[in-house]
Amino acid sequence: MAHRGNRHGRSEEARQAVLEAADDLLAERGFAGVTIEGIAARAGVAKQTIYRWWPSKVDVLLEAFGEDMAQHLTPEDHGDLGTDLRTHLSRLAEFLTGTDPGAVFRALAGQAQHDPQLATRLRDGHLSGQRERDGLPLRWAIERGDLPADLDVGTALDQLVGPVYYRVLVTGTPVTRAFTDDLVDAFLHRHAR
Amino acid sequence: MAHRGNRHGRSEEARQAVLEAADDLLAERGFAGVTIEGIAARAGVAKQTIYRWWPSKVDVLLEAFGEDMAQHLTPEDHGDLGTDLRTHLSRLAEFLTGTDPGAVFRALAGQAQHDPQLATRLRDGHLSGQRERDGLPLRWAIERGDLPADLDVGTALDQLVGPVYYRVLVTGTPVTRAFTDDLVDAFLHRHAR
Amino acid sequence: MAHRGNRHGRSEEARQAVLEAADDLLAERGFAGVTIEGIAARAGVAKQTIYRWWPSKVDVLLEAFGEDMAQHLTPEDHGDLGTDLRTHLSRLAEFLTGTDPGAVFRALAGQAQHDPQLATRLRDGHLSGQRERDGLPLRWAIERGDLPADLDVGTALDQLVGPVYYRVLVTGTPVTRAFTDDLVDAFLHRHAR
Amino acid sequence: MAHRGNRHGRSEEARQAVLEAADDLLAERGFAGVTIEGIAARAGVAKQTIYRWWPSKVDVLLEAFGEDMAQHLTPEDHGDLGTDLRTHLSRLAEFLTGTDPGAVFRALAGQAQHDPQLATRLRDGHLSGQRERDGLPLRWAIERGDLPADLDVGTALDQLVGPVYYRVLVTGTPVTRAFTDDLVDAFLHRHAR
DNA sequence: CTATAAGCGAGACGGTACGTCTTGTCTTGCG
DNA sequence: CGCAAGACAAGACGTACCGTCTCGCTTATAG
Repeated sequence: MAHRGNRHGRSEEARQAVLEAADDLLAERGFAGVTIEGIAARAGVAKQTIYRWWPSKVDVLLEAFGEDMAQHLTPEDHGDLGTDLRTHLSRLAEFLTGTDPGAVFRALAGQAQHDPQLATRLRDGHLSGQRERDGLPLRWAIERGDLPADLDVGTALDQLVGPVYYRVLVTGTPVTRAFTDDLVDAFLHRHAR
Repeated sequence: MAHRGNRHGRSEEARQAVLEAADDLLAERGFAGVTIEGIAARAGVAKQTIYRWWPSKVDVLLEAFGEDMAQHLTPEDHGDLGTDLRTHLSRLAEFLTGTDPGAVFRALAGQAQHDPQLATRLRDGHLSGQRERDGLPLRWAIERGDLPADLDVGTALDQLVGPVYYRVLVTGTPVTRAFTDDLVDAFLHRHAR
Repeated sequence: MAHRGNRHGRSEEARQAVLEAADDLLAERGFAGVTIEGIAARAGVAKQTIYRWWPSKVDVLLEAFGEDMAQHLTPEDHGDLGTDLRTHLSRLAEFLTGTDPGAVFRALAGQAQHDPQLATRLRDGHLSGQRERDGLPLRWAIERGDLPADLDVGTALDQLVGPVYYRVLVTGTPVTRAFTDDLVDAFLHRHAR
Repeated sequence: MAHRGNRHGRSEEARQAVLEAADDLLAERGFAGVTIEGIAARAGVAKQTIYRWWPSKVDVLLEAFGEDMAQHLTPEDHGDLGTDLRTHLSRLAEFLTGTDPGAVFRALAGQAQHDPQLATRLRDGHLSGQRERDGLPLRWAIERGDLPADLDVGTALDQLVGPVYYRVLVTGTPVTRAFTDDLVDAFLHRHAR
């Protein structure tokens, strides 16, 4: 049987229960329904155990969010820029609007508007890595010579993924495959040789 | 002397004091620092007076936000699409990042991630009207024949303003004039006659 | 139709409605359930109308109490001290425990423990007069020569009615006819010739 | 150092502070001046701590009242009924009119007129025990043969202490030693051998 | 026979206290 | 030494009444 916390380290059991409880509460009751008390009660864990390991409820959610973004949104190299981008943007849209981790992301992004420190951690911990991954198809194309070597990858990414996030976070408009494909078309029309 | 509320209507004095107090608190202490108690105390108003007229603190902020977006972000017709768009995007960026109403907007947009009902009200009450205004330069250009009549204005807007909101709400990257100009260039490169 | 208040006087209609509403509320919900707002709502009267004529809710109850005590508790002269006292104490017990005005009295007496000013008004306005009436049988007996002329009527009354009030207000024990008769017996045993 | 509350029990420190604060407030500002907020503020305690342990402010006062009555009003056996009763009634009068616990009692007795449940608790928790103590001199006298064995002790007590409570709670007349002595005289005149 | 002034209903106002909820800290004793 | 349990101080929540105020209607005289 798993140890329940002792001098040799923390309880993995408790850690998992906390992360799952936080995830469940977010899904069931939304961000406001996620409280330390609620997590503790649902996880069968003492509040102190949460405070011992996480500074706040957003830290719990950040850890629960974990590597979800990397797992869902790492592009594959098909050898063709258009295919790579279309596939990737489509999966990004699906991730943001149609998955549980996507809901966690939206909640964290929302909270980050109120909490600059969270914004920084969200960017450093997840978004910067994701932008690296988002940029891979462009870098592959540059290596292949399908895109100019002096392309400003950052600005290009903003133009490619920005409208997707905008629809998800601001207008609430569904992000269709037609929409993401059109983004790619616009990009290719301007840059691809 | 201004009346202080009676059967024939509410106190405009109190209304203004509440809206200003909410705005001030948001600017000084952030969204979490905006509390009904705090607004009441700072406005010199009874809590009940707030609850009588606004269901929640976000309603106060929504009303305080008011017509700010329309006032700041109504485009002018210079007769040239490029000029119109460059000016408008630049002012959008400034509004979102450099003004008090912009801070209120960011807080509301953040809260809307936790509150679908607020999201709907924000969209219906402010964003849809703003998108109308954002689209004016495009419609003027269509009338002039500078853009094709069958242009999908909605999608075009998403590609133009989406990256701006994305930088503001997600990455936190400064939205420079170079960046917004480049968005316009990309658009013109693809669509303009 | 009754006038509804004008320059020549207040509305008797409103006055009655307020007094009845206060009485009803006391009977239905107890003293804590009697509020100015509640009286106004039930009486179909504006709060200001109550505040115009009564300083507080206890004043309303005091006025509603009115002459009830005098009406219920004025002794009759049967020409016999024992009969007079037995009848009177018995009616006092019934008044205090079994009537609506008795309930109002208990509430006012209770409130008087928290409010010295009310205590004074209750004594001056009602209790002193009642003690006059309570003492009538004794004075009649003195006139008849059935009691010594130097009897301390006040102390005698305290010994006769005190235990009745004590049971009503403190112990809650039922005040039976046997109990009041015994009080009279004790008094007669000591003083009557 | 005193513990401050944990799973193994409540904070005695907080309990004492609450009871003292309630007592002080009653003495300084009267019953209406005793509020949960006021107690909490003066005791340096959170409101929740009060609500955790006491259902209402009268419960706090009841507990603060505690054993005060037993401590002040336990009669001593002098071997003489007259002496015992005169001493005891005199001390009762002093307790009710001249002490802080007496003021608490009057407030609770007053509130009990509005709250039947409080009346029951006051009687069961304090008054019944006090009547036991009040009756001790009578029982001692019965044992000594100074009073008939079939004396109705309850009725006798009502006649002895009833007028004292009546003066305290109803008429407000000072309860002098002459008055209490006269009560004893009347009782002895009728019953003592 | 009209003007006017007082009483009225309605209800918004600034306050205070209510009883509840959650936060983040602490203390304890078990394993 | 981590843990479950849970008491604690703090403070915001949304509600109920308080007592004050202003408004516009009604109505009985006084001019």
